Amino acid sequence: MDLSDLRIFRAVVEEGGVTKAAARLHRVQSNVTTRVRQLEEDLGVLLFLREGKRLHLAPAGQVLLDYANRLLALSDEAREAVQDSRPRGVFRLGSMESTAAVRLPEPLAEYHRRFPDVRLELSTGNPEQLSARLLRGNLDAAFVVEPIAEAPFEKAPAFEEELAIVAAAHHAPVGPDCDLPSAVIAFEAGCPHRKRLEAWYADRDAVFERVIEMTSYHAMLGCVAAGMGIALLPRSVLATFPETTRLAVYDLPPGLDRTKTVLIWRKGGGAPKIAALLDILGDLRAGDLPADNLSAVSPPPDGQSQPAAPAPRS
Amino acid sequence: MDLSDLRIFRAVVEEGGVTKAAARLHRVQSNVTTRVRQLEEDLGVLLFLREGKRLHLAPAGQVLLDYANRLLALSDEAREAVQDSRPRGVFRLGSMESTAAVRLPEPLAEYHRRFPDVRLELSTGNPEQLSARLLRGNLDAAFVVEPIAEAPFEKAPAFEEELAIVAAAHHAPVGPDCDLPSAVIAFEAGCPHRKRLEAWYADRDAVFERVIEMTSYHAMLGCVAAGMGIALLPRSVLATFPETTRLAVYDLPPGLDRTKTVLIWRKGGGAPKIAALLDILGDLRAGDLPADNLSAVSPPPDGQSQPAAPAPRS
DNA sequence: TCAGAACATCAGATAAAATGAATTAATAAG
DNA sequence: CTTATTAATTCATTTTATCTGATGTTCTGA
Repeated sequence: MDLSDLRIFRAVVEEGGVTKAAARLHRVQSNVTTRVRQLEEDLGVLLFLREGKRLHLAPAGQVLLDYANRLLALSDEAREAVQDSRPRGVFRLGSMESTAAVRLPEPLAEYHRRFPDVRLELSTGNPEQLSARLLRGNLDAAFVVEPIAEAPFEKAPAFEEELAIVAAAHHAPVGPDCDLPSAVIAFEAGCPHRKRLEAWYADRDAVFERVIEMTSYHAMLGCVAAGMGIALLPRSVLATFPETTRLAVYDLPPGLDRTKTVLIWRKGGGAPKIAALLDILGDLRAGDLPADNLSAVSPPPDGQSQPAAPAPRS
Repeated sequence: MDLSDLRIFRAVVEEGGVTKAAARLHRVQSNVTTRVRQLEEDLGVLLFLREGKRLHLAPAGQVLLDYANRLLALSDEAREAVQDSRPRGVFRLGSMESTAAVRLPEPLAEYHRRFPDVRLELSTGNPEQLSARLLRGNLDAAFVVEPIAEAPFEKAPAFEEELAIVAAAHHAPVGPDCDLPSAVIAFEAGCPHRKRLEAWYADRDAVFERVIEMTSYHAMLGCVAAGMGIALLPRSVLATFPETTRLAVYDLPPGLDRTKTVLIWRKGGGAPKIAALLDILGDLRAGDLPADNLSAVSPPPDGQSQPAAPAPRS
């Protein structure tokens, strides 16, 4: 039994005869006759009662007609669905912790507003973990910082972050002329911000003596404020920290002070859901979304407004 | 797009590769590759992302997989459904008025108890009308009295009726030695009981002077009791009439006094629903149904118990 | 770097489906 | 009662689609 068999069968029923059905299907009568007979053989039941030249739908045919209509409708729906460019299903998105915390609430809320049927699943990890999961097919797309392994990914720019060093307000200054503090607070080893920090230390021929690893930026900032060490993080994260007066913020040298976050996905895997996300990111950058859609915790328009402590040029 | 395409596609997804899928489908690997590619061409979307030798399900493939599972499940269900021998759908039954009134309540109630999913539709008419509707396909089966046009019908015996003449209790006797009353009360012209009455009159070289046509046996009996004329009907109908003391019942001559009601249906149209009805009729005859299934209005076990007025042998 | 595994491609074989002509059967018309 | 017409079936033939087996290419792991 095949969809083409069902199409033929249905045409015969609807047209009330082999000849008219054949005309409708642009086939020859003998073909229609044969296909119907084959379908009957295949199913082992009589679909039509023949008396001379007239065909009547047999009981089994009645049953089959019902299924044929359902199957053909469903197959049409399937055809449309796969070609459809509207997002559907599950959207498994990966992101670094910092991006998830300050950049994503807004676009994800908008995404959900536009496509309530899509189930969003956000998980965090460092870029290596994320791209591995992307390759394994456990993720549809991920936000990572450049540079990325060229690998089989397509990418689109998403956010730019200005990085800064934070220390406690009462901490000794951190700058080009100062010794670098030996205690740093950072994410786990794969974190690109931590790598950046390591690179900076390496430039200055310094090394960490003590690394305190955290899994949340807010906990990290709490520890920094408490004077446990310095940390490197995006200014956008700082903007969401309530007690900025307790912090001193220092610039990084040009070249090290900016990162680009991009959205990456498998080459060819440009699903509509990804296109939709890129659309939303573009719209948000252009600022043309109604205010009532914006997340309450979103940072001010320019992500680096920073009313905090001294920021000596380095 | 075809069910076989979907089967192949699904196997590739489930087995995680073309080669294993080919083994499972007992096909050769190149064939699977080709069919998948053709399916992709047909739908105009990429179902898999190829990177070298490994296949990953593309977004559109995810969507299609869902539909493929549904379609294949539905087609299996269809296959079983048409071969299934349990009744389903609508059962359009035809019957003469008298049969419908006194014989059918019981078996139809039982039918509904056994197959609650089947929608029973009962309509009445005379045998000519019923067999015409059977031929047109507007009816699945019908109860008619013999003899029937041999036509393209199959038949099975259903009920035997003993016919009687009824007159008002105070009416002049109706018998072989008496003149036949000129006023009769009958159904419309095609009714077999009316024909039987006409035959009897013809035997006796008598004719009706006046025919009062009714469409309900109870109304008919009411008119008979009121002395408007005589009528011919099955004793089983009499059994359901409350005021039998107001009626006189007379036998018909042997040969004219019995009819056989048969169930007929289109040759080859032996649907499971008809077989089920025949089963029930057999069970009821055998008396092996629990009492609580019996209709409240059903006649006593022997359909001709008749405690009424004089019944002179004719 | 090399073997092995996996998918892609292609020419030829095989099977399925479509065609057109001839046949049969039933209805409609003369 | 015969004849024309319509409709379904049957069958030989052609056409199309599918399947196969061999070969090529690319990636993975030793």
